[in-house]
This record gives sequence, C-alpha cells and structure tokens, in this order.
Amino acid sequence: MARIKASRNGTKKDAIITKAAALFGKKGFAATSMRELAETVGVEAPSLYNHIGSKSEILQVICFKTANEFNTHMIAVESSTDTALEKLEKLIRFHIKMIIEEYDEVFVANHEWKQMEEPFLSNFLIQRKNYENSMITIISSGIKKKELKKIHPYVVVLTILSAVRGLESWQRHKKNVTAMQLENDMVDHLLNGLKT
Amino acid sequence: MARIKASRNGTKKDAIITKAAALFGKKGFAATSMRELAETVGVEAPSLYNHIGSKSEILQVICFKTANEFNTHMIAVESSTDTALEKLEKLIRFHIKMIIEEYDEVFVANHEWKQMEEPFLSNFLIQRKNYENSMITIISSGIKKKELKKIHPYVVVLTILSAVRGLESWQRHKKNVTAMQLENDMVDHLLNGLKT
DNA sequence: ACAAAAAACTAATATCCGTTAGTTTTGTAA
DNA sequence: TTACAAAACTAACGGATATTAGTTTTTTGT
Repeated sequence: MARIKASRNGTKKDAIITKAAALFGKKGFAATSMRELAETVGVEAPSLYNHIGSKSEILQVICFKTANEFNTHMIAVESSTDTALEKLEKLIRFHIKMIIEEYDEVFVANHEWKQMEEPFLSNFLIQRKNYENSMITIISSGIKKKELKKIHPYVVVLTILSAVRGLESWQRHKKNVTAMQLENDMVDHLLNGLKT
Repeated sequence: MARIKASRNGTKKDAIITKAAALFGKKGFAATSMRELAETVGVEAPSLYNHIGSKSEILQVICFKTANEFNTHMIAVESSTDTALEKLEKLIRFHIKMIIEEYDEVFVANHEWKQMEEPFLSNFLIQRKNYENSMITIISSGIKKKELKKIHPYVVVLTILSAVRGLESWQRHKKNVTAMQLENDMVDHLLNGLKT
C-alpha cells in the first residue's frame, strides 16, 4: 500500500495538485483521467478522494492560486510611484518569473480555465478582466503623460500578455537561451521595438 | 429526418468540420462529444459517420488545413525580395488576416493540436518547427544586415508568434477596436516599440 | 501497547463515450 | 415509376469515466 508523500512544507493535497498540474498541462484537463493521475501519484484512484473533493476542484485550486499571485503583484505595482514604462516592465518581468518558477500551474491557468465549472469560471474571468483593466489604466496614463506613444491601450495589453504567454513554449523546450537573456530581450523588444 | 445542408461550394463534410471547429474551440476537443456535435449539425450522432471517418479525423483536417495555409504564405514571403522588416510585417499581417477570416480553425489549430494522434501529431509539430525556423532565418539575416537590432532571433519569433495569437482574444470578444487599427497598432508596437 | 484517526484498498455504480450494425427513408437518374 | 445510391435513423456494444460505499491497513497520540 503506497502512501502519498507530501513535500517538506505541503499537504498531501498539495502533492496531488502539483502532479495534476503537470498532467493537465501535458494532456489537457478533459483528456486526463483520475486513474491516470492516481497512477502518477502512486495510488489507486479512489484514494485521491481522501484528499480532494473532485477532479474539478483540482482545476479550480490551480487556476485561482495562480490568479491570486498575479493579482497580488498587480496591486503592488499599481500602488508604486513608478512611471508607466517601469510598471509595464515590472509586470512583464513578473510574468516571466512566474512561468519559470511555476510553469505547470501558469500553463494550466492559461489553457485549461475553460473547463472550470460555474460559478468559478465566471469569477475567474472577472479577475482576468480586472487585471487587463489595470494594465489599460497604466498604459492610458503613460500615453497621457507622453511617456508612451499613442497606441490603443487594449492592443498593447493584448500584445504584451500574449507575448509573455509565449514563454511557455520556451520553458517547455528548454531552448538554448538563458532566462536572463530571454527576459531582457523580450522586454527590450516589447518596449523599444526591433529596429536598430 | 433532418438533412445536413452543405454550403454553396462545400461538401457536407465541410459543413460538419466548420461546426466542429466552433465547438472544439469553445469547449475543447476532448470535452466535445460526437453527440453534441451531431446536435449542432442537426442530426443523430451515427449519421456523422456517413461523412467523416472519426472524431480524430475532424481535428486532423482542421489542423492541417490551417497549417498548409500558413506554410504556403511563408514560401511566398521567403521567395520575395523584401527586406527582413518587410517580410516580418507581411507575416504578422497574414496572421491577423487569418485570425479574422478563419477564427475557429486557427484557434483549434493553436490550442487543440495536442489531442491529435500519431503520426499526425509529429507531422504537425515538424511543420510548426519549420515555420519557426523560416522566421529565425529571416530575422538572423536582418540582424546581419544591421536592419534589425541584435536580439536573439528565437526570442523575437516567440514574441511575435505569441502576440499575434493573442488576437484570438480580441476576435472572440469583438472589442471596440477595428481590425485595421488593431493590425496597424500591433505591427507598430512589435516593430517600433512603445516609446514616444 | 492500544485506541482512534487517517488513508489506503477492492468492488461496484450509473453515466457517458466513440463507434458499428442493420434498417429505413430520401434524393437522383433512367 | 422504378431502381440505385446516399444519408438518415434506431439499437446497441464495449470500454472508459468520475465517483461512492464499505473494508482493511497504516499511522498517530497517549
């Protein structure tokens, strides 16, 4: 009878969720079965239910934990006295940091949130919308202060958020680019453009 | 007995695939059942098999049709005499055009390709890799000719491809930004940067 | 060492899945 | 109109799914 081993400072539920995030990311939430998850955890499927309420709950935990971290960081950035450009740079670098440090969870939150059930799905979408709105406010303010060129703020948000999401691909393939080089090049590209 | 109606110049298989692309995009491939697809088509599930071979085949058709269009365009761009910057601009604008005109298919090809079976999955990934390599070649050439600043080409590819993918979100929410404004602002942002 | 609690197990359930078989209806061409 | 082909239908299959119930084993606290 194999037991689930919890890491030093984490519950067994945490251990299950970590394994689940890796699986959900690799195969997709709907395409991952509880039996499959149980196997990677080293246990029979029904045993999982001693620790979690349902398959859906696992997805919720992953998505909201990630969302909370981004929201918390956004609040810190918003309340700083940085310029708009500095704020944007901080946000971009935080996304990169998150993808490096919590790749699986961020990936799942980005790609599998659709599979959540109500009311969690709606709640999650509201949080995303709020995050985007915070970015739009920062950009609009930067434009008003002539700090940024006059580009539609929503397009900038779209471009930046999508670009950092592309880092998942880099992280997944462990390309021959260091994290720091990537971070600096992407920030440079997004803020200063490509031209010489 | 409801019949599947094919559009003016398309087979009934095409009609099924179009509906499937919309569903796969909205709910995910694995989370979409053949019965569900049948219902939106207006028919019983087994009737679908008079037109398609399997659920998996539908996904293959969607993914490879999209991949082919991108590859064909890339060949045209590669064989042109444009500068690197002009080539990149053409590629970006083509992505935007595709997302506007064939939103569902592009979305599915971008998000559900994982669910394909072998050997199609491997074939698809090779095509993607080739496309990326073509972009890297263009960028490297532009850097060598001092046309572009010295940023790691892979990072630029990542940034651009991810940014255009973000257009899906715009298309989905039908935001208050015209396609042309979006296209021009994003091209400007990605090529020239944000600063005034 | 022993009692209680936690967490594993086996067995089983109802439901849903993609798909096949066989039949009936519909459209088409002579 | 009649024959043939296309495409719909109903019924059903085997297998997978998440989850529950009930039992046994293991760990924990005294």
